[in-house]
Amino acid sequence: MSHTPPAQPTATKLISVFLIDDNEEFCTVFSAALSEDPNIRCSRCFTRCEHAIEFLQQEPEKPDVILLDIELPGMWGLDAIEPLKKVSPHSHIVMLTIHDHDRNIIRAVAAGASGYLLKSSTPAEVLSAIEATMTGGAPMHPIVIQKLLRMFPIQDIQDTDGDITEREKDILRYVVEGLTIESIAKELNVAYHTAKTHLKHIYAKLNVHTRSALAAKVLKQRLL
Amino acid sequence: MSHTPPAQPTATKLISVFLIDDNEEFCTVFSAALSEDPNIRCSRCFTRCEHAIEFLQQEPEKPDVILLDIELPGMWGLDAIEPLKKVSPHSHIVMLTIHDHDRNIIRAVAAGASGYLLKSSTPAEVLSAIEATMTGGAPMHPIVIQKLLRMFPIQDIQDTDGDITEREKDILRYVVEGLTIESIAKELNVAYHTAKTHLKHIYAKLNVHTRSALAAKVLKQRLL
DNA sequence: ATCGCAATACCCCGAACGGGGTATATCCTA
DNA sequence: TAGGATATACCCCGTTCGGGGTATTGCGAT
Repeated sequence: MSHTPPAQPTATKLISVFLIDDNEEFCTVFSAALSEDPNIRCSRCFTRCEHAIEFLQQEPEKPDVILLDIELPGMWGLDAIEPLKKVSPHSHIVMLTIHDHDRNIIRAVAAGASGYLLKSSTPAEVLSAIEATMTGGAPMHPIVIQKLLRMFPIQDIQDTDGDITEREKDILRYVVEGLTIESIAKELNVAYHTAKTHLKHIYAKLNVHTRSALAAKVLKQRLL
Repeated sequence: MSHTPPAQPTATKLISVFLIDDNEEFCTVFSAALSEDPNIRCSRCFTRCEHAIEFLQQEPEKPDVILLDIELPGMWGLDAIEPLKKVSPHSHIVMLTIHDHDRNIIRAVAAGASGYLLKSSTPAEVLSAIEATMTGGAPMHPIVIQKLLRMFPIQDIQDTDGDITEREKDILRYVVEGLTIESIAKELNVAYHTAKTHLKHIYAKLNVHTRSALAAKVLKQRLL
């Protein structure tokens, strides 16, 4: 446990933050709150994604963190993630929104967002989340995490698994890609019958009898 | 954004916390740090899981949160999650450890841990995480979240998906169970050929050509 | 030195798959 | 009311699968 006093300026350079939110009052209040931290400078606010993207195309000084709302006039935040990543690949994009629906979370994470915070957070929480982002973390609101966990089937892990050999895992990797035994054998440079034998062993170990059940089991229990 | 002043005692009752960690110094220092928050009372510390479980069997006053280390003499924290849940079902169990290996994280979450914090967190971060737990959140260290996200296949969502009809989803549900067309047809009370036609349409829509690729795509993109 | 296991390779055969058709009834929308 | 999507059903045919064998080589533990 590192007992770093919260507000002590660490010896790193300023964290530069952009804020994209169409609520002007929120922008004002929140960028002020951000600036109270000596490590953070909220450089610019935008009310539309398009403006931010346009700006970043010509601006050489990219921000470290982009706080991005979802519901915006014009291009929505979710659709702005990829364009933003394109014009500023090294910026961490953190969603900051009231929308906590599963679909939005998935889409944001899939599109490359580093974090997903809710506007119900206190500014202090957002601050520490931003700092966490800079050290390789992924800031997520606890509620969001719980939703993510519910979305993924972590149940019945580690029941029948275990003794799948490395070679068998090689086979499995191609099976979940949908390859036939013949193709798998070619990929692994072994005879058709060899790959087939391996697969038979896998079937026995995992107690499945079809390709689809196998693929399902492998993915659900993360056997790779 | 709720501008709640951080240290203001909210109108809820005290959060009771148990701490299980074999490092006595850590226990002392950390329970002291916890007690600085007026909302939290670190009621007891244990150096072994067995002690805590034994104690809770007779103790009617269950804690709200149990902070649990992983590496412990005797029973390890991961194996203690389920017994603890048994003797105190309403306690939120939050791992607090230096072990950030994927396997541990998965096991903890699967066993029912509400959160997973790292000892590299500041006490303040742990405090706010505990409070988040009480309001339905799942506290996770940002690093842990990132690991979790990497573990789950969230990639290529939303490319070819979409227009799968309800009836086709019925078929899909059985396909990922590993049933043959014949069995699926029986389950749905339609002719063999009907189920087969549906499946052909699915193949075309999702652009796959094997059962295993289909199952993989369905699970990875959560088409059900 | 032997036992076991993993990896390799081959044989056989009935069952199921994949992909190409065609066809009907229904329902919703344009 | 005509067109489009959906659910239903059937035919054909070559390929692949699933499951049952057997067998050799090599490595690590006993």
